[in-house]
Amino acid sequence: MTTNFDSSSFIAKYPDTLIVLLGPTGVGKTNISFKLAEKFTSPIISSDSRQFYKELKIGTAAPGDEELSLFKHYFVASHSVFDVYNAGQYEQDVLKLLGGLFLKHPVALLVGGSMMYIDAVCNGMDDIPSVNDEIRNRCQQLYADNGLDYIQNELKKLDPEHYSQVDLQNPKRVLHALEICMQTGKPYSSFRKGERKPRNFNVLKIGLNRPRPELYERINHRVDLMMEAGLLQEASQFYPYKHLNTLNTVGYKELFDYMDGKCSLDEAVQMIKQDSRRYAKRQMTWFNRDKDIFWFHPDDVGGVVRFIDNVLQKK
RNA sequence: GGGCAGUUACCAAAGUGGCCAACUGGGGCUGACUGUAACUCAGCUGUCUUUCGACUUCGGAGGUUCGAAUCCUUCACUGCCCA
Repeated sequence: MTTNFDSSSFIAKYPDTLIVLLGPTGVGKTNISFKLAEKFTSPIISSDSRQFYKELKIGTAAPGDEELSLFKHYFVASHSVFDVYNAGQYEQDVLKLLGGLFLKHPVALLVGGSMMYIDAVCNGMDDIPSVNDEIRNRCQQLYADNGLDYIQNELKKLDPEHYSQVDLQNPKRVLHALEICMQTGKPYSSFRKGERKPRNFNVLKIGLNRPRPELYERINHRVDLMMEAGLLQEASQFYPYKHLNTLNTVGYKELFDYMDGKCSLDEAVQMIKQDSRRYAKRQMTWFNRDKDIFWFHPDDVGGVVRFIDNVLQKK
């Protein structure tokens, strides 16, 4: 892990700054976020794609009522697992929110680990329509009935350009491209500009990470705590809705397997730990590509604060 | 003490004379990912090497053979059964 105190590569162009606090699950973002919120008297915007859901409290390690009352949070328990939501909508919602926040606060905090959602806010996403239920179901059905080969071929017909670029082995990606083609009547690739969208505020990314063994130990321990806090009960309430995408979530899907009799409770708990570790790894793979992140150890709160102070003073 | 079965890479487990550095699964590692993303997908996983390839492996030792994880002898350990 590199801890970089050199802020010279950060160039502030705007009066307002969005501090993005990111890192793998379980690394210790929440704690520091409170310190920063206090220090900069800034509200906290969550960029955790599962803490959005008010029903998923324990399994997503969402901030508790006490913390929520102490610090103004956005996008925590803001939606229901029955809602349909995605990164594109999130981008729009956050930008709108920031427009208002920056009128009162020069600094806002975005805290979380959902990679694509963070990128959506920082870099923007192309203007691609959300898929409606009818098209979604139709495509799902095509895939279920005819298999991967078939939807690959359909995509090839409707969007040869994207066909040559997508990971053809990845049904979700192929399916989504196909959905857009079918819904809009235009090739998916025609929407994909891949351009970074301009923002009228500075983005300062602070990454938190720990040595792998340390992180994994924390993740394992946290899962035990979640179980003690009643995760099984929380999950069991949503067992009838386990097919919902919002419930295809680490900490819940494994317990659904237990409820289905596919494994023992102990095995399910082990799986939650394993899946959490893997998620953390995937997060790091994504974050490692982003060279704009300044990395710190979560214990180094002082270092983070000094670094941010230093950067903000330069403005 | 006697009988039978077994010992394969991190784990499980195929392979029973050449196509075997060794199927497959798990785990692990690495990576991809612009909209269902805590999703989904891919590659690697004996050592050295960018590749070609080279080298060392299938409990230990010895042997048979042009050639052994595979056959023989023996030793060790494990499991089951009979005493």
